[in-house]
Parts: sequence; C-alpha cells; structure tokens
Amino acid sequence: MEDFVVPVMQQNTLSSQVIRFLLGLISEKRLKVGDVVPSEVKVSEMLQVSRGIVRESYRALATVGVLSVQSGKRPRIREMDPTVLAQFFAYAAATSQINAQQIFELRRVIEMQAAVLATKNGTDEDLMRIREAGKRLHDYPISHPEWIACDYALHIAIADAVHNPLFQIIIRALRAPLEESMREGIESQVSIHTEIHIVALHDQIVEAICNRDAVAASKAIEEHFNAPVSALLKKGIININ
Amino acid sequence: MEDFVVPVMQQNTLSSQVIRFLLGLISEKRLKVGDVVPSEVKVSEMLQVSRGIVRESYRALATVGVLSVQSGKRPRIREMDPTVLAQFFAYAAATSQINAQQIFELRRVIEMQAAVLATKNGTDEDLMRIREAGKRLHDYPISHPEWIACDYALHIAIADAVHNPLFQIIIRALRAPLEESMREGIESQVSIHTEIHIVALHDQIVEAICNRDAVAASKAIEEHFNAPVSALLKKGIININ
DNA sequence: CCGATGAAACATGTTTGACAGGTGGCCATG
DNA sequence: CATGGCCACCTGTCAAACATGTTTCATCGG
Repeated sequence: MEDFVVPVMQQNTLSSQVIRFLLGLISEKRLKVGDVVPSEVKVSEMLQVSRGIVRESYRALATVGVLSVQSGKRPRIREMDPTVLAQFFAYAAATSQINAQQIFELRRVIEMQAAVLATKNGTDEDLMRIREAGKRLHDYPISHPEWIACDYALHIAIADAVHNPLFQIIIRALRAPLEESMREGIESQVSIHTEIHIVALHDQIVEAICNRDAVAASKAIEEHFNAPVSALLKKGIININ
Repeated sequence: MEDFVVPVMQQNTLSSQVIRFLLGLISEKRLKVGDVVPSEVKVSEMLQVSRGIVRESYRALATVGVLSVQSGKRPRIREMDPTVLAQFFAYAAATSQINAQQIFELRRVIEMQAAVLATKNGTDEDLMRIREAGKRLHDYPISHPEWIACDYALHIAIADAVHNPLFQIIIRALRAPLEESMREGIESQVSIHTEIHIVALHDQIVEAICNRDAVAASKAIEEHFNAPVSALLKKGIININ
C-alpha cells in the first residue's frame, strides 16, 4: 500500500529479501572465502527489520553452505562444500524424485571426463597420489569396509587432479548418497570372478591416467561403471528409493 | 564442563537438530512431493523447543528448496528446483571459487552425454520438440535477445529427452550463471562467419539427435562447445569472476 | 617496557509472548 | 441445497530478555 517510507522491502517475505540483500552484498563487495559479513544486529538496524528475521536469513544461508555462523564469532563466508550438494541429491532420492541408476548415469560421464582431464591437467604429484591410492586397493579384499574407503580415495584423487573445483564437488556429492547401498551390495554379493575383474579395472584406470592416455582412461572408467556396478544395479541390490 | 543434566541436546545448534529431525521425518515416512509436514507449532511442541527455532529450520529448508512454506497454508514438500543449484553455482562464481571456463568444462561433458542419451531415451515427441526448437533458431539473428532464449530452449529440450531429472536440473543450473555474460559476449563480438558456423552446428546437433545417431550428436555438441564459445572465452569476453 | 590477566563489549543461541493477516473448513441460515 | 460468515489453524513479524561463547583492550604485575 505504502511506498514512501521503505523503498526496497516490499514483495516477498522479509527473510527472502534479507537473504537477497546479503547475497547482493557478497557479490557487490567481491567478498571472498573467509571474509566477514555484518553481524545480525548490524543488518537488523541497517534494514530496519527485527533481529529474528535476520537470524532466519543467516541460518538459511548457513544451511546452504554460504555462511559459517558460530556463537560468539562473526559470521564469515564459507568455502564451497560438497555436503550441501550431497544433501540435495540425497533428499531428491529420499523423496523418489531420482533413483540410483539415474545418479550412476550422471556419475559415469562426469568421472569419465574427470579421468580424461586428469591426464591433461594433473601434475606429477597428482598422478603419484593416484598411483598410491590404486596400490592401496590391493591391501584389502573387496568385502572389507576399508576397501570402499580406498576406492573412494582413488576416485577423489582423480577428481582433484582435474584442478576444477566443480568436478571435485560434484563427484564427492554424487558419491555420498550411494555410499551405504554400495557397501551393502558389494559386501554381500560379489563373486571371486567379479572381484578380480574390479581390481583389474582399477589398475587399468590408474595405469592409463599415469601414462596420460586419455582414451584408455576414459574407456577404463566407462567399463568400471558399466560392468560390475550396473550388474549390481540390475540385480536390484543397489537401490536407493 | 558439565554433562550430567542435558542428555540429548548438546553438540549442534537446536536449529540443525530440528532440520535433521524434519529430513529424517521425510525419509522415514517416505513423503513425496506435495505431501504436508507438521506445522511449526506442532513440531515446536513435539520437540519442546521454541517456535522461533522451528521457524528458522523451516525457512532454511525452504531456502534449500525442500519445503514450500506460505502464510496460512500448511508447509509442503516441494519439487526439486534447479534455481537453488543455480544459486549455488552463481554464489561459487561470485566468490571467485570457480570461473566461467570451469563451468563450461563441466557443461560440455554433461550436455554431450545428454545428447547421447537423448538419442537413446528420447521419445518421438521429444525429438519433435527438439526439431522445432532447432527450427526457431533460424527466426532470429544471433545478436537478437530472443535468439538466446531459443538456444536455451533447444538445450533444455535435449535435456528433457534424456528422461533423467538430474540432467534436466544440472543443465539448467549450469546454464543460468553464464546466461548474462553469454548474452553480452555474443551480442558484441560475433562475426558473420562465426554466426553461420554456430547456426550450422545447431542444425547438425538437431539432425544427429533426430536420426538417433549418438556418435554424431556427441561430436556436434562437442564442437558447439569447443569452437565458438571457447573462442569467446579465450578472448576474455565471457568472464564471470 | 612487556606480557599476562581480567572484564567489558560484542557476537550468536534461545525463549517467551504477542499481534497481524492469510487459508480452509465447518456450520447455520437463507 | 447453496452460500454466506465465522472460527480454528497456519505463517509472518516484532520486541524484550537472558544465556553463553569470543574478541578486544586496558590495566596491573613482573
């Protein structure tokens, strides 16, 4: 009704407007990770809204991983965090909006490309880390819980070698929601033959990347996704929804 | 110092615990999109915490896109929304955690795979929509603002033909943060030669997908990303950070 | 002069109570 | 049976207050 006193705040809920204000502030002032943002009361006075509303906004931004708010400390800009993306996917899966196979479909192509880019962008240290992670896979049988962790470490090492934060984030995020169902599936139903195949495939992946052979790396990762994992998928062992 | 009085509520903030409670509720009760969740006061009484805390949690979940809360209405489970992902990427870009080229690197591979999967999973209607979207690209010059919209529509049509919500969501989300910088870039610096090339490439994409030729589709999309766009990228015209 | 100590200032965490306004269903009246 | 109004319930917002954790800085003792 009135537009003469408060010029900015009008259409949506106050919280949403405060959130937009803060995001705008971050963009405008070119704030980086670790920088502080104004305190709740400051913003509350600045925008002439109650502290409760501002609190809601801060907590919302903290939930999406933008801000880090802790008691006593000044709120700071937080680093991009794969867990919020992972929660997003996990939630989508929990509400049956996506299923495990669809996640695999996306993961396959992203990890294939990650392997390719790792052959191009990876430093020698990156490749060494990948090789070490690959070696550690021989230390445990597939049924061992530790093996899953080593497998995870290998794929993460590949993702890091890409030197593109998006790949690191998304690969971590897409892996998390499948972790437990994978553990169960692999623990229960893997035959000796499949186990040997899986280990051999991982060796191929490591070797291809370390030789900076993009084509072979891509192919190896593709097979890694196609052969054993999708077999489990089709058996219905890996099931997330 | 003391650990004898409060047994349950201790480590995290109450808000976080309420959020976890709600997410757990959604998972446990197998709630789907559109279902209602308990009201703020109900949860507040249920968990014996103040309504303000519960409100913060509800708003946080609304910001993440999980819940839809409106005055008077009961809070409901919301459909997965690409805008929250887009905001995530936009925020990462705004805080210089990622740059435009890294987004393109991810987009290229995802959209390539989308084209491949579209040839496999797309229905005849899907392909018809893709063809129509492709035709409309000839109606405007590249410099026209409407052309960008048609280009967007084409890529979205391809994403939809995959029949995997993750592809729809991520392609939409990755495109949004680049939209404006692309608009400027294309408007200002595209030569006639490049323009013809771009349009021809789009025709190739449409034709390949409609012929269900996965290899050609993938190749066409790859070139679409490699040739004109990366040229703009290298010139520094498209710049997001 | 320097460093440690303590308190004040400031930050978030949480509660209570209150009121306004929107939404939807129930019920009585026509 | 239809329709209006009414009421119960919901979110949106504010204000004041207290608890607790962190930072800062001045003061005091060496």
